[in-house]
Amino acid sequence: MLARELGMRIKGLRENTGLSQEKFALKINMDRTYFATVESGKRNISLNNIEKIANGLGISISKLFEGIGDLPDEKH
Amino acid sequence: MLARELGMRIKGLRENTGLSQEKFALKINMDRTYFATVESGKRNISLNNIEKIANGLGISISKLFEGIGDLPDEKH
DNA sequence: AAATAATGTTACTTATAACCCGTTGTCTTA
DNA sequence: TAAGACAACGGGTTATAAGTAACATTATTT
Repeated sequence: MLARELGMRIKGLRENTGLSQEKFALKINMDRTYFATVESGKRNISLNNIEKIANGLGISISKLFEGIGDLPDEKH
Repeated sequence: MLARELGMRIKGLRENTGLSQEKFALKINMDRTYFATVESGKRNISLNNIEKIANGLGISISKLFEGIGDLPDEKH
């Protein structure tokens, strides 16, 4: 499932920042428990919140999705 | 606004396929009028529908967002 | 210019994303 | 073993995305 892949990717990137779920969620002005469910892949998240997270991670949406749900032979 | 940029991008890519909004929407099993509002940037679309559209266009989500809402010096 | 195809827009319902509270379990460390 | 930081979960409310119908407008084609 796509949401799960995205969640794992977000989690990895967020962990790289050294911030806890709570600190990160706070930073991007998002509820802690909501963000946790995004990381665990339980959410069909919408564009605005995808943007907030990408911004918080300091990367573009395109980069956030790199390697996620793409075809086997996709170019980058 | 991000939704607007995405809409324009989708519109451009969809036009490249040679399909009308209606044909394309039908192909990806989405209501024509809903898809029209996405193209016009009026929707805060969620992940599942972003995926449907990217699939219909035959590209990854990452590619779909390439050049959208990213920082001036973003790498690709 | 009439007919047909394609797009645009508004307004509405219903499904569900978003948000919020508290609780539980784990791990660390004092 | 107590305390603190962190992560997962449950359940409930509110905001809004998703989906649909009706009609308007703008090309295209004949």
